Amino acid sequence: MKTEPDVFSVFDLAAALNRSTCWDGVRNYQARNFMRDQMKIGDPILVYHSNATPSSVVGVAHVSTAAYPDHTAFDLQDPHYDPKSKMESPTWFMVDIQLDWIFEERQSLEMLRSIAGLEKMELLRKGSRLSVQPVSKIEFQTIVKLGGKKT
DNA sequence: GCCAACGTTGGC
DNA sequence: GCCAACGTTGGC
Repeated sequence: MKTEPDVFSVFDLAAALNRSTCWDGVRNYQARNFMRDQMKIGDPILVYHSNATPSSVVGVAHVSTAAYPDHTAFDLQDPHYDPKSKMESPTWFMVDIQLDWIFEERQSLEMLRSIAGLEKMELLRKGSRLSVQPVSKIEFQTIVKLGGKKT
């Protein structure tokens, strides 16, 4: 899952109540579908900082709730307000995630591009913009091993 | 700041 | 249903 650290970083997540947060503001159907239809409580997550220096995978979290309507879509004052989404039939969904650990060594895109086995990873695909995207078990394990743990 | 890649919108 | 115009994402 991607986040811009200037907006909400993995350190913000570490400081949050229960080290958890709702993943609000996703306004892309494919990303929504992953959250709504695929993600299950306990599923592991790589947390990625986009628009960062350098952009990197920075830690591990897990899904802590089933998907539920993203209420920020109903809020006129919210930058992610979407009049299409009605309370009776919400368009946008989110899950909560809880931080497990922050990497000792953040894994930059440049680094990851040189790692054998990650050639097919969605994150490394040119033009990849999905903010919630699948990661294979092997890709996950490879990156976690490189990252190390810092609590 | 530039720009490529992508998703969405809306005229036809 | 096509596709041009536009807006956004995100690496660099």
